[in-house]
Amino acid sequence: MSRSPHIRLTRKDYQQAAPSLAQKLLGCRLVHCVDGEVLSGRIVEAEAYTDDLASHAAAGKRTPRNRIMYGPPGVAYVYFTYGMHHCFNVVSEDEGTPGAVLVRGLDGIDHANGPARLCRVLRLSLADNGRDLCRDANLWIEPGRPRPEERIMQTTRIGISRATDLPYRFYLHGSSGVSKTQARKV
DNA sequence: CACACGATGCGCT
DNA sequence: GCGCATCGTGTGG
Repeated sequence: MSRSPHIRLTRKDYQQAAPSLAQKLLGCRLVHCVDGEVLSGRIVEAEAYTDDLASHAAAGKRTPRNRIMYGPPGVAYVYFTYGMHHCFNVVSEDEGTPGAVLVRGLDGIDHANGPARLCRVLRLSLADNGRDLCRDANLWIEPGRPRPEERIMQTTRIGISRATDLPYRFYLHGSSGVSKTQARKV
């Protein structure tokens, strides 16, 4: 069983600087149809990665793994880390410019807080790396906005050791899908 | 080819 | 708060 999105984010929506896309994704709905199920949740936490020193594309370096980050916006960049975890990103920026948004938390689906748990719950894996969210039949993001009472917070990124001064993390205050980890507010 | 380590999460202290 | 699981990736020899 899959369903068609009534409307989904388009290439143009993804084609913007990673930090502004990270903020824009808050309140939008990530949908994954797999094994006859529709798994979805509302994005409540996201981080931007550009060519900064904490990014896989640090200093504009190109490697086989990060090539998706240099490709067209709106494509899924999924990577495997710590020998057991997957993380799901959405490519931002113009083609040729590296950038991605790490989706870190969802509301409306249980236990989708934290980028690795999110991937486990939505059954996202390396098999989804490179899928085009603008066209894929089973993976897309539907537009949405924070509710009026949901304040957008901005902090430094979590779980990195470099470029810890950049205010590239955004989340909706009070959402259950947000990491509890303390970060410097901006 | 060898090796150090990570955009994490969990369980124990 | 801390150690550890577990392996792909990048870097250097």
